[in-house]
Amino acid sequence: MTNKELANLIFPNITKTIEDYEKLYPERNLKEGAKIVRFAPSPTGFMHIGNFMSAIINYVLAKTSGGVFYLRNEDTDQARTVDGAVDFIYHVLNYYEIMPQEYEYQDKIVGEYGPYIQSERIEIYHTFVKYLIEIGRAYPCFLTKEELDEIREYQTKSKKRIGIYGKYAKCRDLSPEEAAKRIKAGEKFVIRFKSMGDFNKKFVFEDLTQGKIEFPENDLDVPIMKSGDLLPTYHFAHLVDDHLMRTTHVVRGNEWMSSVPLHYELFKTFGFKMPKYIHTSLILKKDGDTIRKISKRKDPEALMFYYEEKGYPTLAVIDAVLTIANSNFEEWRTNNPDKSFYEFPFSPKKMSVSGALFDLDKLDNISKNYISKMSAVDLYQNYEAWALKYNKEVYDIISNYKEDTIKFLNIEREGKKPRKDYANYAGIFDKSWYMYDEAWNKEINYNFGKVKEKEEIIKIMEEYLNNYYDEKDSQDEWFNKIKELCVKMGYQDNMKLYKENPDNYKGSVADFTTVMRVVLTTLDMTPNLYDIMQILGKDRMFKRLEIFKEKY
RNA sequence: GGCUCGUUGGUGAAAUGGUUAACACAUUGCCCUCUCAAGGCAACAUUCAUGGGUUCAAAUCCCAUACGAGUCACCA
Repeated sequence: MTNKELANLIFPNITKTIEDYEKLYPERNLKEGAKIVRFAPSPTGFMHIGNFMSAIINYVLAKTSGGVFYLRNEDTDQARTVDGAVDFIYHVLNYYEIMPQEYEYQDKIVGEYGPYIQSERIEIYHTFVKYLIEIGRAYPCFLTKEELDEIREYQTKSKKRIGIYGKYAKCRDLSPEEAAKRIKAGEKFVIRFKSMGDFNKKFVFEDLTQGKIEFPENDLDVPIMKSGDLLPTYHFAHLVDDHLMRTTHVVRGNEWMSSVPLHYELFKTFGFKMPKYIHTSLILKKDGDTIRKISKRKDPEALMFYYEEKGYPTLAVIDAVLTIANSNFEEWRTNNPDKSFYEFPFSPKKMSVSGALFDLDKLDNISKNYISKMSAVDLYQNYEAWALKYNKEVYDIISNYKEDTIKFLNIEREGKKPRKDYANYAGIFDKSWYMYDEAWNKEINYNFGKVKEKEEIIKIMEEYLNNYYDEKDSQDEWFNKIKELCVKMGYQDNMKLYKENPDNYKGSVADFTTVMRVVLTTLDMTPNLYDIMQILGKDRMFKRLEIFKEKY
């Protein structure tokens, strides 16, 4: 019996050849330097910040080079597939507006190189496996789980290298007859790659982020096709798909680095050109004193839900991720504040080699800047859209007071030095609740400062509201009147003079306005009081005074 | 244990043999100021994991040690 006959026994229904597929998926006709990249998540968990970083890098790479960005669903591990994971991936890509040009979703295939779901490509993989068996570079292996465990245990104990190689590859030299006999007897088997590598020989591999790295050759006979569902393993699917889809650059996590010798031998065996590799560093997390890989379970910010629920602007999240991904992004961003992130000339060489800690403070800072640059109307719309989805209570209130909310958001905005007090939409209401009458139906804590006496406060408020406040006043007129009244009541209107002799006065003009601020908002820190008064109007100010009288 | 990579301030990092180790975030202080925010100005690594070596000169090159990370599945 020949290898060819064995291959036919295992894959009786495979009639196509590799050449057929080469013709079906020809080289893409793109301009010089165009990068063909892919986002290839496996739906075994919900998309996290590491996946997202990879997607962003791919998107930028394709965009800046005039290439192609496609999505491939790597669902070869059927047992661990998580419901909703795929939907969430598409949701995130849509939400951040980084959709790939080619993909397959809900029975819709976009692109000429599909199917883009690995479980639908099984015939293609089998064609390639079959060829490998025919030329004697792959073989069925009948080792059971128990036998495998035994081998590993022995290797560990005797401090040998772990894996199936050399004498441990017991089925490697089985004759086709013997193999066929056991298959016909119904024995379970996987297909293993027959490695010709020599662990004592080295080869040099060039990674685009890490530079030249010397590896020992691969000599492990790894499984390329699983028993049971007959799906390929990652390594084999990578070879077949990235070749047929004509990928030029593979962006993947650093955990794949150590598989490079295997992939190198696989590509060499078929005579395929290897894509270039960009191995990205892991995103880490500081947990007490130890630094570890960011964890989906322990760190809420690891999952992409987090940023959406908190209401971070999408572009802020993207910038924060690129800041980690590429060390010169920040500088580029300061020099090009108005450019789109995808115009950034991403450089794999500038990627951090060791893992970066994801810094939520930095995200907040970036996000505050983004939000500060939005117009009040834009900010309101984003805020409202967020609230509609994530906080119905807030939504009901702000949509009821749309005009007032926009006015409030507009305080000290749209100037050269806008306020930067919101890092995300979820934080806005906490800093503006007092503008809404409905929100006053809770326990009220007045944060008065120097002046605390109820009588004095009422006196100030009544005098001011009845005889001084005029909605038509400009801010200067408004402030002059406040100064006038505060002097009349025994306060000092000049901060410098006050600081020289604080004991000569009841307080300063700052203490004086604090009284008004706290009665109107309960807080001692708010944006410009003048604007707040303008928005509230006299009637509501009186109303707040009544509440004060009752509750303080 | 084998293989591979890494180790610059609280964080992200620049500097790729040559003056006082960029910059950003965070923190702290001061100024401005009706509070806050913003803004302005300062402070913050006597030192680049440790020890050797090469050199007139090293965070940068070499070696060793320590520590950390990844990987060694019919998981991706």
